Amino acid sequence: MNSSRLFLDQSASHGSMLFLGSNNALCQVPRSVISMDENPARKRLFFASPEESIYNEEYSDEQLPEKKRRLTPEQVNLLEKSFEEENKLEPERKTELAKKLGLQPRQVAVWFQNRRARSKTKQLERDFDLLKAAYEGLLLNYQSLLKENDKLKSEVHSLTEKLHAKESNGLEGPTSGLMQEPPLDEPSKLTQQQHNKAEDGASSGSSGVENPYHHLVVDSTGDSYFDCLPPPPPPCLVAVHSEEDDISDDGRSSYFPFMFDVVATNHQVEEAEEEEGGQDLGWWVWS
DNA sequence: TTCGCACAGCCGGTTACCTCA
DNA sequence: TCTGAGGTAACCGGCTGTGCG
Repeated sequence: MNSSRLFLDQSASHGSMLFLGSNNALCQVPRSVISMDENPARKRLFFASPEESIYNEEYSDEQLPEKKRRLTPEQVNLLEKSFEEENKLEPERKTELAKKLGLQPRQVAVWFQNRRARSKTKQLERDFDLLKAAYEGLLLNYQSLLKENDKLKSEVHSLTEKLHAKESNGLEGPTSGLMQEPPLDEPSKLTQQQHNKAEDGASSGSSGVENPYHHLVVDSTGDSYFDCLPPPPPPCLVAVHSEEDDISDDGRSSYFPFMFDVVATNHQVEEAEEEEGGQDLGWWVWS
C-alpha cells in the first residue's frame, strides 16, 4: 500500500504542502519542488487515488485531510461514461461504481447530482442561444412584413385617392349614375353586407372574409380599405433542438416544454393574440 | 382505506476549496 | 506573490415518493 499523500497545509498560504511519507512523517514541501510535470496526477495534486482512499484506516482523525479533493481523470472518465449511459443513479449502480472507483457511495451520488446540474445549465444556455437566434430571425421577418404592409397600404391609399378624383371628375360623364363593376379592393363600393362581414372578420380574427389575406381595415380616420398582405412565407421551422450528450432528466432534449416549430405570419400572430383575448403575444406563436 | 412517520433521493442554491491566468 | 474568476466537490434545506405500522 502506497501511503504517500499530498494535501494542503491549511496553515500555510499557498506556497507549501504537507507530504506524508511512508513512515507517516509529515514533511513540508514547497509546492514548487513538486513539479506538476513529474507528478502522475499532475494538475490534480490533491487527489486520492482509489487505493489512496481518505478513509484509509492508517490515518487518525487529525491526519485526515479535511480539504476536499478532486477526482482523478480516470474516476471522472468512468463517471462520465456511466452518466452517458444513464444520468440517474440506481442504488446498485451507485454501490458498484463506488466500489470500482474507490469512492464512497455518497461521493458518487453527489457527483451525479452535480453533473445533472451542470448538464441542465449547459442545456439552458444552448436553448437560450437557439431561442435568441430564432427570435432575431423572426424579428427581421416581422419587420420586413411591416415594411411590405406599409408599402402596400400607401399604394392602396394613392390608388383610392386617384379613384376618388376620377369619380368626382366623372360625375358629369356619360356613365354617371350607372352601376359599375366595383374595382377590386375598393371599399367605397362595398355593399353594406360585405362591409359588415369583412369587419366581423377583422374584429374577430376568424375567417370572416373568404380570403384570409384580405382583411378590411378601418383606420383611425374612418377610412376603410383592404389590408392586402402578401401570401404567407414558407413556414419558418424553428426547431429547438440540440443533439447533446446532455439530455434533461426526463429525457427531453430541451428544457422548454414547448416546441414552436412553425411560426409566424402576421395573421397567425393576430389570431393567436385574439384567441388570448387581445393579449399581446408579440410574434411568437406556440404550437 | 387513510393517516402519520421515517427514510431516501432529488433539486436549487450555496459554500469552500482548488487551479489558473 | 497576490488576486480574481471559474470550476467543482460537498453541503443545506425543502420537496416528493415510498414503505410500514
